[in-house]
Amino acid sequence: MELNERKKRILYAVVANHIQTAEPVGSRTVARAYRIGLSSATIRNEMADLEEMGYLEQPHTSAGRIPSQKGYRYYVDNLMGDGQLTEEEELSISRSLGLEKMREIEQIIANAVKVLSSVTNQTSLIMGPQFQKSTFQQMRILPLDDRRGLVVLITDSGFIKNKVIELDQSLSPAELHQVVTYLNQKLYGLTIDQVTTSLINELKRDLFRRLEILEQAFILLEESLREERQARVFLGGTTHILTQPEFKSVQKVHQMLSLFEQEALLFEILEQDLAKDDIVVRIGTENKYEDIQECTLITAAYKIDRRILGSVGVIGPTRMDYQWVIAVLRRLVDQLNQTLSSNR
Amino acid sequence: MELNERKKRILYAVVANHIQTAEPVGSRTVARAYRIGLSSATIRNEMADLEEMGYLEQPHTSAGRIPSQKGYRYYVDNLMGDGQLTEEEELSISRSLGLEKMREIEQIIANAVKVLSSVTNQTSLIMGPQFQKSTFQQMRILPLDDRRGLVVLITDSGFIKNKVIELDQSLSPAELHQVVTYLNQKLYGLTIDQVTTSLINELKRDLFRRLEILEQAFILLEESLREERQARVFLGGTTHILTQPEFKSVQKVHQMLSLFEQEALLFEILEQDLAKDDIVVRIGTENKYEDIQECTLITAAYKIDRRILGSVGVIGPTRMDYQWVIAVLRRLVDQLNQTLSSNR
DNA sequence: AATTAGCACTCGATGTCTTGGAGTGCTAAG
DNA sequence: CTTAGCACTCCAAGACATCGAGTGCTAATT
Repeated sequence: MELNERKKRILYAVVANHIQTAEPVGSRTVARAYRIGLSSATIRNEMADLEEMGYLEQPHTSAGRIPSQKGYRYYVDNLMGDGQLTEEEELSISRSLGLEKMREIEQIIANAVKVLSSVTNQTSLIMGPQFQKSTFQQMRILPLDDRRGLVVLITDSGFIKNKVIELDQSLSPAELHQVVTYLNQKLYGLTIDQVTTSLINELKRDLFRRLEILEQAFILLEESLREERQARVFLGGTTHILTQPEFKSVQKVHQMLSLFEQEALLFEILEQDLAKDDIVVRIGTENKYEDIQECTLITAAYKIDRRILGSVGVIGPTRMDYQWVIAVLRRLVDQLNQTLSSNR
Repeated sequence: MELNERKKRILYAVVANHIQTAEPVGSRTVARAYRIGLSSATIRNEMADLEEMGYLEQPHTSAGRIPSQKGYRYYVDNLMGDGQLTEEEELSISRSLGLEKMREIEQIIANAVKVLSSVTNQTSLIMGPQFQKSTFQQMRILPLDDRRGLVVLITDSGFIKNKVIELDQSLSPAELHQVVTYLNQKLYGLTIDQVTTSLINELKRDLFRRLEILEQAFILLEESLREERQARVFLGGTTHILTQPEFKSVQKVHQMLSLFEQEALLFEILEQDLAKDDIVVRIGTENKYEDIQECTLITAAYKIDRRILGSVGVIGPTRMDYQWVIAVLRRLVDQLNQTLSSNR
């Protein structure tokens, strides 16, 4: 499986050139442009070898070679170096993310995806922080008028959920306050996931004994928790994918865009590598979902104080400037982590 | 400008047929399919007249005719009847909108656009209620801990905005309460638009005399008001437009989708006919924005207790089943109005 | 033994030509 | 005024020729 130095250089040349031009790369091109010091004939032989070994493929007999999925994988793992951003790119990332102050977390996230897509010129996606994984901090009920109240629920990672509810008429303010205090006490520090229906029922029974009126208060709690089992996914630069030559058929575009409309699917896609603590590159069929098996997905997790909150990524054709996109993503995540953490 | 009966029937036939088939319509087709009782030759003559009058046009000499923009306009204004929905369609609208209970207004809106696009198979858009136009009801500040507080601002049409702020350390709870009470008193019943910076400054001066510490409290108020000058626009079924034969070139698709990514533009587009109290049909160049001058936009305003909140619409190629889409839209808006009003 | 020049061959892309058919406009007859 | 008939137009689709980039193989060279 190991390639000798010469094969490596040739493979590198083919991949690099193909990434740039989107065209099959011929032996002449490699010979001339990458000063390997060999004639095209020799390179032709090597390329034939590389094809046999599965790193390259030929669209048709008399065309040049293009990298296979395995070829890209080898390139990503062994050949490419670390990408370097231009000063301009650096700036546009830090400027647009660094200056955010005290904004809602969702806004920061939504902005991040815009920055990412506009810098990379690729479609980007980001998974919002998972409500379920954040921990309960406190809950309040604000009486609005005599019939209705506003429930406010706050979690540690900056989520604020609110919901207007009908208040049980027979519940006195003092009693209401008592219920709320009780709940805060019991729930503090639990993750939302841990606030299961059975826990709620238990609390309900417990309270019932002391206070006999609070159906509504519990319904609200359950409701606001049940909602959003799944985090939001933000998309940016959806149309960038249309500028790629590999998406010049309307049919493919359609397939791709339909996928983008299915938030639940995007969520699953982003969620799978959430635990990994580095950049994850999924090339072609390394993706589980058929619809993106002609694409590459590059993702990274973002964190707040070392705790992983969600995942952000770029999706595009397998022919992608891996080196550079990875550098951008890395930079963006750093900045994002910093911004989020300093906001607490 | 008036057309005789025969011309009307022929124009109707051409439009109706073209809407169905997306192909140019020939004289033979009209003669056979629409039992006008005339030969194709006669119809040919009439069609030539209609073309000269500007209602029809010919893609090229030896092709059939297609309706011109003027032709569609005449069809919409004078020829088509009221569309009828199937029971199934009726049901799917009322089922998916009717059952909503006590949900946030934004959720109802976001759902409505999904329903509309999936029933019509067209791209749909809906403008969320304008925060600016709703009236201030009350504002509260919930202390979270000793440094921070949660500001909650509630308006009549169901908006609830919240924001975490740093509290001025030197502000005692009693004083804070006093400020909030004062503000509520002064601002109640004003639309958000009316809460201008100058008004805030005035209040600030007024309060300053009595209470000398509240910079922060005002900053928050201004900030939460300054945000969202513009309502959100929700989109649904973006990809439906790709199934239309008039969008078979990737370039057009790209242009269209790029437009969809610009929320501010969509907002302007939807806002322009907001005051009109009926369905508005804008065909081709009747749209101000160049990018959609090959499209038709059909919009309608939705209301809560007679007050117009926002606007919902469908966008597609000028060749659109006007009659039916209008019927669907009408039905949906009725249902939406009802749902929204009953939620108060 | 490795490299390279040389050459025949392959195959898609591009351009030209032909053919067929749908539809028109005009004319002359009903 | 209507219609049958016919010549004419023009696009779409297929057939065919041409071109050139690139290959694989062979034989000569280092």
